[in-house]
Amino acid sequence: MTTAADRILAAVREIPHGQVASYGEIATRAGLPRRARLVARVLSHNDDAALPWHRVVRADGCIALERDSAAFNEQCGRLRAEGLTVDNGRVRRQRREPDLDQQVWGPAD
DNA sequence: ACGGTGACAAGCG
DNA sequence: ACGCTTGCCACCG
Repeated sequence: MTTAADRILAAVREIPHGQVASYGEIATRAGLPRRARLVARVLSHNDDAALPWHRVVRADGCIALERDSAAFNEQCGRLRAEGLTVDNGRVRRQRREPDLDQQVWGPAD
């Protein structure tokens, strides 16, 4: 039988290299909306070394682990190794184009 | 059963 | 962008 934990782990494994997902997103993708805290719990108990747990961050981009803890540093390192920018414990979000208006509305002639 | 806790999230000032 | 508050839900003593 597939347990909730199984589906959560599967969802985590589907996060592409070089990308991150929030606990809430993973919960939803696992068919468990509003179970972000369950995702956190599952990860904290996970033993699978192959699981890309480092790609899971909080909705605001912050790393959820305690600052300067071994796990925290491990996560930072792995994310940077995948090409992401981690600044002050937070993964930089995709910066929106400053001229987004132009892209959407066309040049302001 | 009940209250505290936690690798969370969204709304509001 | 930050800090607070509230909602959330599984676990544990």
